[in-house]
Amino acid sequence: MAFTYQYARPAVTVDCVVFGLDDQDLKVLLIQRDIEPFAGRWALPGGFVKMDETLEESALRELQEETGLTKVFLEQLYTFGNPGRDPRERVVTVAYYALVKLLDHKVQAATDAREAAWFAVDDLPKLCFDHDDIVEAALKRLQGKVRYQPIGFELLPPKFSLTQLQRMYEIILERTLDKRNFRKKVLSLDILHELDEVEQDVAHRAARLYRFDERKYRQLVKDGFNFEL
Amino acid sequence: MAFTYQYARPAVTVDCVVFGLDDQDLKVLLIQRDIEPFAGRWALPGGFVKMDETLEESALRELQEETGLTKVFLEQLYTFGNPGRDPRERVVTVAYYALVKLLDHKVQAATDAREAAWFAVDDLPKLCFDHDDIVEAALKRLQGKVRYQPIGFELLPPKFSLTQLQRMYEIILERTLDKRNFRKKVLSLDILHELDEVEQDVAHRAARLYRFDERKYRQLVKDGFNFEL
DNA sequence: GAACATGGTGTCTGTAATACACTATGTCAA
DNA sequence: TTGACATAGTGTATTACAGACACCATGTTC
Repeated sequence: MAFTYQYARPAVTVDCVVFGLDDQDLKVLLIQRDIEPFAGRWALPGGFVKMDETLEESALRELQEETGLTKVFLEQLYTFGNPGRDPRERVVTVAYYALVKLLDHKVQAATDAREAAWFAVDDLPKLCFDHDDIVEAALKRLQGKVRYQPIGFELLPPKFSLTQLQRMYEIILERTLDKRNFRKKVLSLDILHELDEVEQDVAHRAARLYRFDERKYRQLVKDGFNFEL
Repeated sequence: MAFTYQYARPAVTVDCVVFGLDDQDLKVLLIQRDIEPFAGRWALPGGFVKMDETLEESALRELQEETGLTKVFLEQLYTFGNPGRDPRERVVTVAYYALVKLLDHKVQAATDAREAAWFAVDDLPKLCFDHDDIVEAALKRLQGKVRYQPIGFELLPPKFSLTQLQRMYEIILERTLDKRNFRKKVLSLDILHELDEVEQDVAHRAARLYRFDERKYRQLVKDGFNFEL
């Protein structure tokens, strides 16, 4: 079907910066473009917004189609719309960032023949369009937000040790934290539930496991509690 | 000129939440719509993005056209794009918020015959479209941001007293602050320049005036200083 | 059973946040 | 001129939180 408008309109797309975590690095999921412009180059997953879906639904659908991911944490980041950011035509893109539990998704299904792969954030290839700027903005947002909201749990498996949790913060914030002070602080927030389980298959004393207690968290937020980490 | 596209596209607009401050209240600048839908109702200033301007340029242009405002502090807020938010057709709007020194602009020029007026944020009329949601998001952003970045100065005249400054924070944050603690804190940040001037025409002891020292502020930011207020 | 690797724990010190009340200075009106 | 007023301006004491810091515990492996 074809539509006619009185004035030219920008295209509207969504793009997603998908963050994942492994033992070493914070990673971003990229897909390899199969069409011009920039065929063969790496880009953020994303695509055109359909007329009957919300922006967030668009982002979730594109993620599903291009990377196989579902049920991720997703939040709007910023909208990039400079003329010229796409060499073909005016494209306004609403950028989102997503957090996934990396282990759940170790093998990425490239469902529509496009290659998808994880890259460490501090070792990214040069990306298409202004996607470098988008990743940079997403990283800053993540670093800022993780300090006052417990969104980092979205990057960890449901059960985790305090050492894993600390490592996550160290990787995201790019600095080391003191083990005792970290544990004191995070336990005092009272948003973790201590499990009767320990790590399995480790070549040393096994660490106790915890899970994030979203109910406790919501209760404390309601009570006006402050969450700086 | 007319263009034909293969697929339907949303329209792209910008909308602005313009904040101003008087002695009593935080205010928002609204314009009265002169066309359907919602003719006669109040709405945020805004309009269609042109193909050759950035999103921010669009916002500044619309502000100029509809309210006469220029040289305001402007920052992107969030993008609202739910299908159905405009009853006519799909419209994706990139919302901005702006801060203006109210006294400079007491009389609003309604340059294109549309009425423009200031409303206290806690006494707004019901707005068109989803503009209520946009104002709410803008207010939350302002309340959050003002605590760790000195953007509040954009709401005050260039020369102000510490009492005015405190009042501004109290109005935005909707709580009272202790005078001595506030002064201690704000002076210790070392981002104010004390002037050799005092208030004029007041019926009591005149307060010393200060101005915000942007150079000092930038220097401290570079040095990694932390600004919680 | 010894070497190892990581888990887990408490105290002290400095700094920042908060609570709190009176004197100083200028205007205005009688 | 002076007294009432309105707001400006100032310091201390207490409490809470952040950060520095080192050793013993526990399980695995050879």
